Amino acid sequence: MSLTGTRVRDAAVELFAERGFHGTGIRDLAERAGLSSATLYHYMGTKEDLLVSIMTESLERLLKAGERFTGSDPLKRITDLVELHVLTHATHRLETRVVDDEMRALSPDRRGAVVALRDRYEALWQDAIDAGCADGVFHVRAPKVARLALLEMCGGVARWYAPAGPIALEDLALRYAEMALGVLGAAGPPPVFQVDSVRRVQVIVDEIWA
Amino acid sequence: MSLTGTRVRDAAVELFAERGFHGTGIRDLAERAGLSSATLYHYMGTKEDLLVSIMTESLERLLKAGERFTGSDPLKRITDLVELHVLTHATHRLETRVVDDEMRALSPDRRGAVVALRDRYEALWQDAIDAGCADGVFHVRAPKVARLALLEMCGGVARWYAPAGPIALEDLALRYAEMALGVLGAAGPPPVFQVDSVRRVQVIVDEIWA
Amino acid sequence: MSLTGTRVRDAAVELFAERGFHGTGIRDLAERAGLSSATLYHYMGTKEDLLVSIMTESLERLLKAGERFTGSDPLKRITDLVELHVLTHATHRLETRVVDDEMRALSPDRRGAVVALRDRYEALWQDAIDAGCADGVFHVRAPKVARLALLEMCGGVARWYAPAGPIALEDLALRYAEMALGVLGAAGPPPVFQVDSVRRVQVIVDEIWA
Amino acid sequence: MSLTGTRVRDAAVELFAERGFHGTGIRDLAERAGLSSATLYHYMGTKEDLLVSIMTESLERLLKAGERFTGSDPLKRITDLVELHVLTHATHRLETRVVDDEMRALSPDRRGAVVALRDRYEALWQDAIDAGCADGVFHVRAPKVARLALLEMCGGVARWYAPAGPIALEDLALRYAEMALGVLGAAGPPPVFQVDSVRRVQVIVDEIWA
DNA sequence: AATGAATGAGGCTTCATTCAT
DNA sequence: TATGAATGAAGCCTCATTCAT
Repeated sequence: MSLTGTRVRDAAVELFAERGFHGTGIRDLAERAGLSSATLYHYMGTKEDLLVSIMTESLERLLKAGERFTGSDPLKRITDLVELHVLTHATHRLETRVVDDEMRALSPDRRGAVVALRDRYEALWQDAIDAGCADGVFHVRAPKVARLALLEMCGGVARWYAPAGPIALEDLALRYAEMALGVLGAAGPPPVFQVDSVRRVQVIVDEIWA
Repeated sequence: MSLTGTRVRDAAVELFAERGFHGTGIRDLAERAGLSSATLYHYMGTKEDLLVSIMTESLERLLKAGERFTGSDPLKRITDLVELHVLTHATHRLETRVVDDEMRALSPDRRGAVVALRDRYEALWQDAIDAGCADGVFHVRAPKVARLALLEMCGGVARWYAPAGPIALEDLALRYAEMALGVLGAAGPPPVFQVDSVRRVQVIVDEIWA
Repeated sequence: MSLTGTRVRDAAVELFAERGFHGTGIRDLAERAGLSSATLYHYMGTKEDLLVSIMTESLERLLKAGERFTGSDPLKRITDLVELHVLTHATHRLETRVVDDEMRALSPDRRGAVVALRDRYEALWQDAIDAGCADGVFHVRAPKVARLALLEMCGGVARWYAPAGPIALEDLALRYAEMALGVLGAAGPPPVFQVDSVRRVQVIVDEIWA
Repeated sequence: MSLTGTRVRDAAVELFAERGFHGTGIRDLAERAGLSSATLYHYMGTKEDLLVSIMTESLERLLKAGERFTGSDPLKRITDLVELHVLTHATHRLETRVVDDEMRALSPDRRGAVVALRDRYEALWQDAIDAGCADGVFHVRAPKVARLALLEMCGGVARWYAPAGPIALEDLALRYAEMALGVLGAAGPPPVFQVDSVRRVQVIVDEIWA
């Protein structure tokens, strides 16, 4: 994408996250991007196109990363997914918030495709949870509820985490992994080499979000 | 409140929850309430006044209910708070979503009072968590993170729970209480008489939301 | 007029003078009169009716007073008219301002009657000026201009005179009488018994505005 | 200013003068300017901004012209000021009426700056009058009243003068100069070369209003 | 006598978008 | 690539007025 195109996209991510899609005007976008509102239209379709592309890109990356974890055992898988979710929501706070909060702003005919992506991503979680339950590793009575609870819990990071704050990114991911296993009633001792796990996930994130 | 006034408020709750504050127009409100847009203004101040009153009322109720639990031991207290939060977010899904999602739509000079209410409510949670950690009942390394995670997790219920769906309200509350204790690393056997706990909380909710 | 009716009229006079007819809302009137806006309509027709009645009453009084002076010699007549105009504009500042400033707010079909009244009043001035010129008492090259100039000059009093201020009412009237004679190029010494003149005019004003 | 910008300004001057600020709607302005009401906003800020700019420009010109006269003797100075005021009010009737009549329509926070300009202009008059009194050239007992009376008298021209009417512009200015000296009780014979005076003032007006 | 409720029309202003340059 | 100009639709809100009670 062109340098200016990136400026437009960044402006949109910032403002959609801060004020919401409907709370952001074209003029706001133009000002933030340092352009006139007419010029904006050289770099985007409609305002909604911009929203869709932000969401799509973000979800595709998340999905791409999440798919790297299929194959491993459920506990490892869910741990990786939690770490992935937390790391991305902590380091790409704005765009993840747009994805999580602005779905309702999509018009009916654009919503389908985006929701489908999100559903595929969430299916990765559900599969891991269900597999863990089947294996007797997790103990939850309502696995779907657990998925929803975990996603809300982990996604919330984007609403408050401050990179410059007192909590290091790796610690954050570890805390959430611990809490997630608590939610799932995971028996037994926590898996070893945890920091390594976070770092491996971070490498994937860095690659896909490059 | 007058019958029509209630219709206006209800319309606002529905639409602000569905489409967001900025996504809801005055004409939408009027249509949903079955009034002309001019008549709307006999029953409200500005659109923002309406939002503020919805939020304030909702938060004051939550706070009032939450304060009933101070005094009991931390584990009981956090269980009650989780059940309160889940029950209210499940049965008053619309207004709780407005509270949780539309804070950013408030203008700077209205935000303070609402945030203060929310902070007082969240302090009830933090106090319970901190007390549980001090007592050795909970095992979390980042108590503030735990509070944020729990609130997001429990509040998420308002986004998906269907009263007519397969999960009974009491079960829902119990599942979340279990998960919350998992998040907090609560040692030992789960407390007995759980259904009774949910029912006692429900009584309080019924009273305050009457 | 009923006591409440008077309150409505007074409110209108005040607000029309302060903010103009178009700058004054029905709600403003109601609030100033201490009534609901619906109740207002028990004491008036439309907002324009109110304006018309204020103007008509004021002009009729002015005309009635002015007509008392016909018959005397031009210099005395114009002096009396100036004193009348100044005294009324100083003591009934608000309603005279409404008359002088809000004529344009009248709809075409109401304007005629009011303008006719004003024209009859101004004719008294023109007659006096013309007679004085014919008598050689006044020396002006454009008598109509002189009339317009004098009326603007004297009417201006309503825009700034403060009854509680440093200038006594009688002095004010005398100063304007002097200035007016200056405008008209009145030769010879000023008429004697000037304070008496003002007082006689004041008596008439008191009677008609009772 | 752009051609269209000028059209907007001209439309505003016309309508504010005819109907008053509050009597003029945005749609009226747009129609008169031959634009849509949305396009109007490319050429102005708010409706009040438009009013302020009209007033400010007009007053700044008046002030600039008036300051050219400082230095000369009081009788000459006041004559020049009267001629300036009359000429401008006769040839720029609309904008001067806006300045004289719409001050009250300004919101409190915009009024200050405009009133300050007007006060500086009126101070030029007061200074000339006071100096003439000190020199014994004028004979007025209330110099401030004289200033107010003169300004009202001369400004009134904008309310009735018709350029195509029977009175030539120069004559008008001369008549008002004569009347003004009458108001001020100026002793002695009138200054000679009067027409030249008007013409010199007209040159200044032409330059500044170019 | 008094008013709460109601409204169509209109208040000023901004919306997202297009297009000629 | 960039933007001033343009606009129909809509934004929130107030207008003057009526009417049932």
